[in-house]
Amino acid sequence: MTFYSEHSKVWVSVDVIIFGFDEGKLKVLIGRRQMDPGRGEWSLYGGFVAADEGIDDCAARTLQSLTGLHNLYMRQVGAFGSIDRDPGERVISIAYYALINVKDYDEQLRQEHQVEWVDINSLPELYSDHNKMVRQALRQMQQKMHTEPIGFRLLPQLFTLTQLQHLYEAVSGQEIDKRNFRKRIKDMDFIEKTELIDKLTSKRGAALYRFNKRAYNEDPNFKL
Amino acid sequence: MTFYSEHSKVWVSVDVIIFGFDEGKLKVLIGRRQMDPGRGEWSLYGGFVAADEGIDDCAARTLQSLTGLHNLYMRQVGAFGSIDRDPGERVISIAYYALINVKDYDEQLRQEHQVEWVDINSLPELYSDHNKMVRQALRQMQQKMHTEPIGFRLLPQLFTLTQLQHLYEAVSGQEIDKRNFRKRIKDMDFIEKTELIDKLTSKRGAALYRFNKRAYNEDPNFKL
DNA sequence: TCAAAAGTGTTAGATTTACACCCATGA
DNA sequence: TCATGGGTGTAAATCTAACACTTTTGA
Repeated sequence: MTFYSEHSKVWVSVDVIIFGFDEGKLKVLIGRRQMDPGRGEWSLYGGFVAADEGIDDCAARTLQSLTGLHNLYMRQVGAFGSIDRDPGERVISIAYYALINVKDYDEQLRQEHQVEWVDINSLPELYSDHNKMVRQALRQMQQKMHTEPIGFRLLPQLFTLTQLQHLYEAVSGQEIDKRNFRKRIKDMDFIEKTELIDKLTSKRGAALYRFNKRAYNEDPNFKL
Repeated sequence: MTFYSEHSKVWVSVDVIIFGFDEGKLKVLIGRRQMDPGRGEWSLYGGFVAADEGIDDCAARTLQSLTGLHNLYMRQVGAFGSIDRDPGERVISIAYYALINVKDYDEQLRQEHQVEWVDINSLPELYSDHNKMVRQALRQMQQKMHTEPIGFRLLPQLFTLTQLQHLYEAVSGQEIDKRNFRKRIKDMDFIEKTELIDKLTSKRGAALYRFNKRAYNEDPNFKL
């Protein structure tokens, strides 16, 4: 195959912004870069796109090698390709963001990869243009979050309305009125109240809810 | 430089979705592919990213080589990188969309490049995954159009409110109530009525308006 | 004189926002 | 018994959507 041989090739990598929700805060998984150049700097987790691998596949593989999880919610943020974005060589990177339930992430795996959950509002300076990637990913995720029921991917299967509200507050960065919030939830039949009660975070106990995907597909009206 | 030499490189190209508004319709500039594989198929205009060129620069260059225009409004749509998206070889392509005023596009240049304005609702099957790119570009542009004053890039500097309304109808694909539309326009001080009258499209004549960027920057409240 | 596009306000309904108190329980 | 978080409704304000006729003028 020589169709395009007059043109030059470049390295393409993938970087993943992994969002988690813990301690009432939106967090991102970052670690110390293990490779030159920039070894030791705070960085997103990433990897190179192989010759025989689609970019979405590469992102999924990268994500799984870090978390051990698959079928995570994942979306492309975009391509970053300034000529000198990488201090080593010319690399174009495609950013993806993913949502995981922090509790699903095996603590041992986390330590092996030497990554940490860091509050998105307290991020250090990251390698290359990774801060920019995070900002863009956050903006895109915020938008989606208000029009599609993706927030549940950041929570356990069973959650209280207070948890859900705090999640939305953490992501959007604004306070939400409790009564108005619960009113809107009540209108969405696919957010189902269960019989179960959570007694961990309050003395009185709070009803646990569940997102019913099937019901959502039948009547996909989501707006928060 | 050998930091990443164990990894393989790939070809990266850029494809541009050029939107124009003409005859009351939203149109896209497409042409017959001049290169193998796929020679002769309908296709977006594109080009390869050079080794010493940022991807945004590449898109701007590609856009200018086709239109002769610069400083066009342009945004990245995203990266497309399925393993077999290109029938020839493995190429990752980054799509961009751009907005131009059809009247600014030199007819001779258009013919030289053998590209045509085609109604977005009557697009033929395009090369590779270009139809998908167009769909995604349209969706993104629609969203932006309702929150940022980018529509004016598709119109002459002076335009009538009817033109503006038809533009929004063409982009969103829905009819808009004339009186409600004009009411909302009146609330935006940066859409200025001029003394000039357009007598081409109506006997009575319609007032010509102008988008005042300076005024917009002082009070950027746009919502349509 | 008539066809064609420009221009102009009002009202009902829907949505959004603001706001404060009682409840249940474990410590 | 009291501190903590859970749970609930109403009213005002704002925004949205529906709707029809008069004006101007060139053909």
